[in-house]
Amino acid sequence: MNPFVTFLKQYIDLTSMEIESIENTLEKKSFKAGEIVLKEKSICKHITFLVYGKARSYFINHEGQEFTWSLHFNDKDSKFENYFLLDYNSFLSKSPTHLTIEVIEDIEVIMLSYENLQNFMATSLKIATLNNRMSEIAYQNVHNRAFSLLTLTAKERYLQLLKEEPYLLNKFKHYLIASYLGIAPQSLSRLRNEIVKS
Amino acid sequence: MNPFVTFLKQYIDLTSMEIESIENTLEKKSFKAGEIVLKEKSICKHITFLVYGKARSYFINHEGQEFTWSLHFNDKDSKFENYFLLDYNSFLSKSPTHLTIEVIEDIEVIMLSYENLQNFMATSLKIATLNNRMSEIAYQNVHNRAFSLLTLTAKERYLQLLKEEPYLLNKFKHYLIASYLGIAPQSLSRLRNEIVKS
DNA sequence: TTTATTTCTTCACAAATGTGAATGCATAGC
DNA sequence: GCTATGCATTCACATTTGTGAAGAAATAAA
Repeated sequence: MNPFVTFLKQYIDLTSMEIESIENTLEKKSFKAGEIVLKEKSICKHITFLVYGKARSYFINHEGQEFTWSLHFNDKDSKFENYFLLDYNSFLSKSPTHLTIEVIEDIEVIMLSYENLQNFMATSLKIATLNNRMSEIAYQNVHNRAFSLLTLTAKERYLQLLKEEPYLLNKFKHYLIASYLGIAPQSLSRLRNEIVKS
Repeated sequence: MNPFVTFLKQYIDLTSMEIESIENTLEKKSFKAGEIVLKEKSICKHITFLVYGKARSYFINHEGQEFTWSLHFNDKDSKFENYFLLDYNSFLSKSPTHLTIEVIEDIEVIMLSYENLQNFMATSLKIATLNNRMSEIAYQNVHNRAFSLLTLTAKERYLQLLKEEPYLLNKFKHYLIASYLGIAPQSLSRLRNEIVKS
């Protein structure tokens, strides 16, 4: 079965009719390491479910500094946000995205277009409800992100990551983790050193 | 007419039947300066529309430091988020809030309960659509907040505020603005001084 | 108006984080 | 096994931001 459908079935029951009609609209794609899945200034028109591999989204400011917005992978440790490669902002309001989504390790993805999602939501209350739930989770994630950045120091944010998603440290280069935390790689090194000693 | 209904009519057409049924479920309330509208650890069960006055929501960390999450008022400068006193996170998932909403200047509000909102959405597609649009805007706000905190320095965040919502400086005490920006009041003073000189 | 209270600014100094350069380490390719 | 490359760490120093205290300015109370 399609891995995205398998994922959906964890949350809602689907009839074989529904499964078939969903599977027919899903598009499977592959990208190589280094390729761009979503480009800055374009409009995010799909929900992109990650089947395997690694990716990240990032923003580049006017000085050329990169800031990692999210990290993506699919395994036992994945949280909801790790599975989906998209910019909700752009997806919902059809506005140009500020993010770029880049492949870190070859990926396979399954894409569902905005239009098809709308169709499914119109015909199936279960799917509409699931979509609402997913939007809520997306909101919670970004809320928590803003909250951490507002109220925690760099050290506290690192400790939080260590507590809540320590596996990220094995999966992604430290300079990506640093940029995800909003600090320089050297600062992350320093924090790690301080914490080991204490 | 009820000010909240007036507000809604800017976005959607409502029949007089609909208006009547909405007005019957809305609850008008007043709070004095210093009173608490939503308390930390409680569940946010209403959308609270601000008619007049000023309020803010804030978070207190384990060290007793306060962080202003949002500022609320209602006048010609108000943005969408300024009108609504609620924690979307808590409201949507019925989880205890981390925020406290406090009255700064006597307010009058109009409250719509979660249950009544669900009823209206079930019976009116227009209202369901408007609610979706409002959720999108809420998402965009918090996304922008996280983005600013991740990618901008304190000075840049202040300049952004100066550009995008300068009227806040006249409406709220500077120590609240500082805590909204995530900096100490003395740092805000310093930044203001630097900027005047440049 | 005068006084009391709160807020804003300024200052000196401390702490946290950024930056550029140097070094060491691991990995991939040869 | 050797070498080239990229990444992580460390260091010294720069910059930004926080902190506590003091005084100035604004606001509220008398």
